[in-house]
Amino acid sequence: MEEQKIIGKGTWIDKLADELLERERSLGRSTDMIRVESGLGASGIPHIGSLGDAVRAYGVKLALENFGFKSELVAYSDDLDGLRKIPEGFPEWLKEHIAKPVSFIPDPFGCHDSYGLHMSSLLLDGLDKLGIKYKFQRGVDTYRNGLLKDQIHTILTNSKKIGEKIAELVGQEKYQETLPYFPVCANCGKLYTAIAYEYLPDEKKIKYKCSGTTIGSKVLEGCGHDGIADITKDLGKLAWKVEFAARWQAFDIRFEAYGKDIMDSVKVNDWVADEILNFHHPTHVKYEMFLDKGGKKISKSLGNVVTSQAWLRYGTPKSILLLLYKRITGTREVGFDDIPVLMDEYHELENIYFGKIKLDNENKTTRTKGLYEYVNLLNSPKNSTAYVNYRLLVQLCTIFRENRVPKVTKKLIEYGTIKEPSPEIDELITLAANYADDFDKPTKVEIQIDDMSKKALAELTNVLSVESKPEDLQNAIYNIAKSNGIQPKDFFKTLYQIILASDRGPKLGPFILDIGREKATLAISEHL
RNA sequence: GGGUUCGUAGCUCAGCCAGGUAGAGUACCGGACUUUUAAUCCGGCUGUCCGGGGUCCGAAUCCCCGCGAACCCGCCA
Repeated sequence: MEEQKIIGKGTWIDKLADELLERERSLGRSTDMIRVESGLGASGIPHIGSLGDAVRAYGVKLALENFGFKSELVAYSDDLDGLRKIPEGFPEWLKEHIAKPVSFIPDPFGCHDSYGLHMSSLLLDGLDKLGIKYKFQRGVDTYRNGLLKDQIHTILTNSKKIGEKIAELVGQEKYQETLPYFPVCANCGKLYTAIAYEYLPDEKKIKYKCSGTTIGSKVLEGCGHDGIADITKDLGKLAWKVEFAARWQAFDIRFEAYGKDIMDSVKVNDWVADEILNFHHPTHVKYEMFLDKGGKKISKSLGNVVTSQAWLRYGTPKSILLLLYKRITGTREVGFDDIPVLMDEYHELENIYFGKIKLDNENKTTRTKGLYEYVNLLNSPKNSTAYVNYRLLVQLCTIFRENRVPKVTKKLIEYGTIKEPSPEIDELITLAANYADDFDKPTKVEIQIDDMSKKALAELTNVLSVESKPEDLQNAIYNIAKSNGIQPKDFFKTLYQIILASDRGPKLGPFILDIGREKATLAISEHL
């Protein structure tokens, strides 16, 4: 086999960008500006997987720029989407807003203009923190300003053909009867309940009746209103099966990634773009959904989601970027417990990038360095930064609960892990401390202390009132146990339970001196 | 019914998407710390890479066929 030619930085992102360019060239399209798109849901709390769509699209943009082309990421918020389900943990009063566009529902958290804006802001905030640059486009503005009016017109005049094709491609038959456009009912403000039944092409108006619909097993009552909507001005929304295509053409989108859950919609939209709108559909890449650790799909409408905001409490932005750029294939079960590994892995990449670690395989070295560069958004630091193994930090943070940063730093210097304090290390300690507090909670044990042990503990507090060497203290604990007729094993266990709320722990002598004799004495006296 | 992913050490998994000596953690065994539990450190063990075929000088990795598991779609967006 001949040598493989390395494309760009050698990652899947480069390969994808290369294929995209190849396709654009063969289609004979202008490559002056290659726009990539990412859709953002606005109906629920955005989980970390929602970021993936935009982050990966941004990666392709970077690769294209690296190849010498102009590129731009459009982040499209689907905030005209109707609320279908109240996310778990959200207030009940949202019930009356079901089926209304999320942009016209008050923000349950009270900090944004609407429900929809709150959700998309969370996502954009995540992107900002990762350093992803994008052009924000709201669905509401898109329709209100008539940006899709030509596409809507073309789609509606071809609705019969489209309806048949949808049935053929994905087996969904409703669009043979219904027009693929949902007006917002002028009377009750609901989407989906107003059924469009006739399009008047000359006036660009659509006739509808708010007769209600069913979503899943839920029946949504319409208000019965008979209305006419102007597709160039009044609010309404194309069905998902055709909306992407309209957007692609209107915004000249050349690339869009998608999750496998919307595979069918993309199939239909590709056809609509190619055959109805006469616009070659964008290059795609399909990715697997992120699953939570139980293996079920992370639902945007469920509470307790792995959000980027929560992730950043424990991990750096780069750990998220690494998660998303590492690979695109494969089902990923993702959870907060992936953070320590990703943190360490990023540091390993850094060492390879700066030549501190050598790999035997040249291709692999190139690809690994490339991955490092993408995680740094093709703007890699000039020097490597100080780092300490994340697990070690977590462990130290469970031991020191107060004054953590200086105490942990001191220990690290004692261990010879670092030479001096630094802002990077401080930051790492803070992250690991959050992790330790939230996930490494010692399990609460019921402490049973008999009278014999109490006497021994009292003796120990006396010993603790004067200074001693670590090994002397260790011996003292041992001797106190023996002289009171207690198995040293049991006595140590009791002490761990009192001090650490755990059955086991580090060597007690040095440990007690680390946390301070006073503190240990205090903890013991509480049980006397 | 359609589609996708996964199957690697006892266990949890990485490596696969651009083929080049089969890896980590944990568990286990031995040693050190002459004082327990534990931690830590050092050393060691562990494999039908699900099965079968193909391509290749070379396959855990790419292709095809099976088997098993999971997920998505078959409402809507």
